[in-house]
Amino acid sequence: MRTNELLPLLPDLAVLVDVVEAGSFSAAARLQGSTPSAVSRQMARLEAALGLTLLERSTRRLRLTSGGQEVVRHARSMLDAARAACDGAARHASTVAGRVRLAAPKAALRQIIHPQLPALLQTYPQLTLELQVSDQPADLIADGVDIALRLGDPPAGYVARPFMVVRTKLYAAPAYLAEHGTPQHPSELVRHSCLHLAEQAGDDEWCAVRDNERVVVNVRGRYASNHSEMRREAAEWGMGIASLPDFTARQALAAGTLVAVLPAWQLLGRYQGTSWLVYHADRYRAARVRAVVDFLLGVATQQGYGAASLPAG
Amino acid sequence: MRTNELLPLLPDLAVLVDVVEAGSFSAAARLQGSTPSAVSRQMARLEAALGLTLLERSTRRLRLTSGGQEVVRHARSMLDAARAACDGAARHASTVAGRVRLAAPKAALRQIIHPQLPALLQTYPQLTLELQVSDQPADLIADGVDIALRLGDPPAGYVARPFMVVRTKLYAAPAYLAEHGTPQHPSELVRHSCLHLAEQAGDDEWCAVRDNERVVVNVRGRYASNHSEMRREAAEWGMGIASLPDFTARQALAAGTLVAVLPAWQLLGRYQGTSWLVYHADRYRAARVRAVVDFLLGVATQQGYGAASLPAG
DNA sequence: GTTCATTTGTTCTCATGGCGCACAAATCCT
DNA sequence: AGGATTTGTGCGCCATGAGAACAAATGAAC
Repeated sequence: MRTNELLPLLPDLAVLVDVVEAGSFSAAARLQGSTPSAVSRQMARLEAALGLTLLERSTRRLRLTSGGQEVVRHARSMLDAARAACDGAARHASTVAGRVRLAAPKAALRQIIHPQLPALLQTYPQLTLELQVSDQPADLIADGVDIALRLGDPPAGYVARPFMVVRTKLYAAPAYLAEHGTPQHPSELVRHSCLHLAEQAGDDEWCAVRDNERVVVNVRGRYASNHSEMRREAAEWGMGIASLPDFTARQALAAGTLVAVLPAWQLLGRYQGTSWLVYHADRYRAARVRAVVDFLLGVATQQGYGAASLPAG
Repeated sequence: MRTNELLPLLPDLAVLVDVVEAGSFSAAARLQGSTPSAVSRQMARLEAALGLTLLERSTRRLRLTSGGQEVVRHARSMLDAARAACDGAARHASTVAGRVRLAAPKAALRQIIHPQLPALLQTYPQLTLELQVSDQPADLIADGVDIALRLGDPPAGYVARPFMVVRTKLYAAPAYLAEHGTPQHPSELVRHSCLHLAEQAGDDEWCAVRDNERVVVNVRGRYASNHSEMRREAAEWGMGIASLPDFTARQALAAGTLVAVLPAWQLLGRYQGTSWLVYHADRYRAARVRAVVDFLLGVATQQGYGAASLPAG
């Protein structure tokens, strides 16, 4: 029998098992929350489809035929297998195991996520994490990405949890500032060596804002790079004042190799705003994806990136 | 998971197996005679219900998740068991085996059906036949009667196949007629010893008919019984002219112990008309019931009871 | 790199099959 | 004999799932 001929019989076979176990149509209907007439018709349809009387019945009496006994035996197996399928699905859905693919910009991966891997993998011994550097907006279907860290507006159709707020700020080595003085206002930056992005035209025009104040400064420097790690190292070497996403400067600030310059100000450009953890909602909520998302959100809160109180996207 | 939560998932689990075996939604849809969008939605519903992604897919790529592999394993077992149930049903429906319950009036059982049992049971070695003497109209549900032999109008809602035409005729022993003369007309019966029914008032009033002629005669006899076999034996003993259903006199006629009296006439009463084989149509057509019905109809034709050419009820 | 064939997935419309309700007929128990 | 409860049927309704149309995506071929 081809599957599509079989398909409509499957629920009725299951109802047959219920009927036999309950002892009557009425009792089976009560168990299922349906009605005796519905059960009666289900049995009649099944018998018609199989070309065999399964149950001999009158009011108050119900008895399986010999053919019915054989069919019920197989129908019980069918039901047991279906229950096993659902139980297996439930177990899989609730076990933190398997592979999670996380795509994030390199800087965030390196500075924030990468250092947390030992703790995450120790917490979930059956978890496999695949990190993908992705500075372009990744599509979650592509290469089976489960979670993406996305700066800026989250895409429609996904769940987006706020992870951190990113600001671009200025930093310099203490030695450089000792030699060249510490600027008190952005306008003074014109007299300093400024390490900027040089990624596209206009990157040497810094737009600094504080409260209601906004200053545009054309800066110069002997070094520029769109690689924030290289700019940070150059600043640590005393080559000038570097613009950096604030989270990338954290370790150097803690080590004392950089200090914040004009800390009340931030630069506006293409790298500010909220970073979101983005994942599918209507596909599934596998335990492993949820576990990784929750872990990372905990890290952000614990380390004070200050986005956890923002509403979800 | 309770059965009624499981019921709507069963066809979708079966479709999942088809999808995996076909390799894509589109191929599975073609196999099933449905559409890719229907299959897509079936898989989406199943994943939503199970809370687990079963298939990772994009256009042109389809891959089971690890949870999906486990679910599919069980779903295949489910499908195999369902197919076994249907195959078992098909085998039962086509094997002449098991019990058939036949209810019939005693005379017909004894004279016509009982003598055929050896041939029937030899033809179908796995068949069990239960004969029930039933002079009252049996209901087929009562005690699980499969086939009833019914004289007169068949009940509504059943299939009725004409089995034989029953007439009540007159018979006497040759020795009785030699001593008392052979009546040439029903009116002469008043001068003969007549063995009648004595089952209810009026049974001693015989109504004889021939073509358009109808004669009513009040008869007397030294013996009466509602047991046709006893009346037949009394007639064979020379005690008089007996009224008998014609099929009950066949053997005595063949043996020469009885001869027909006024053979062109028949008596009207409660025992004439067509006898029908009656059985359920809308319940099932199990092979064993069909086999018994066909066998008996064959017997009727072979032995010339003359009803096979009548239309079904 | 572009085009094409074919995939998956979504929206909209609608047909239909199955269900609930009401009730008849039957049956077993008291 | 009556009552409680069963199975089964007719009728009306409606929830739901499918088909059609189409968008977006993708891998192969050129």
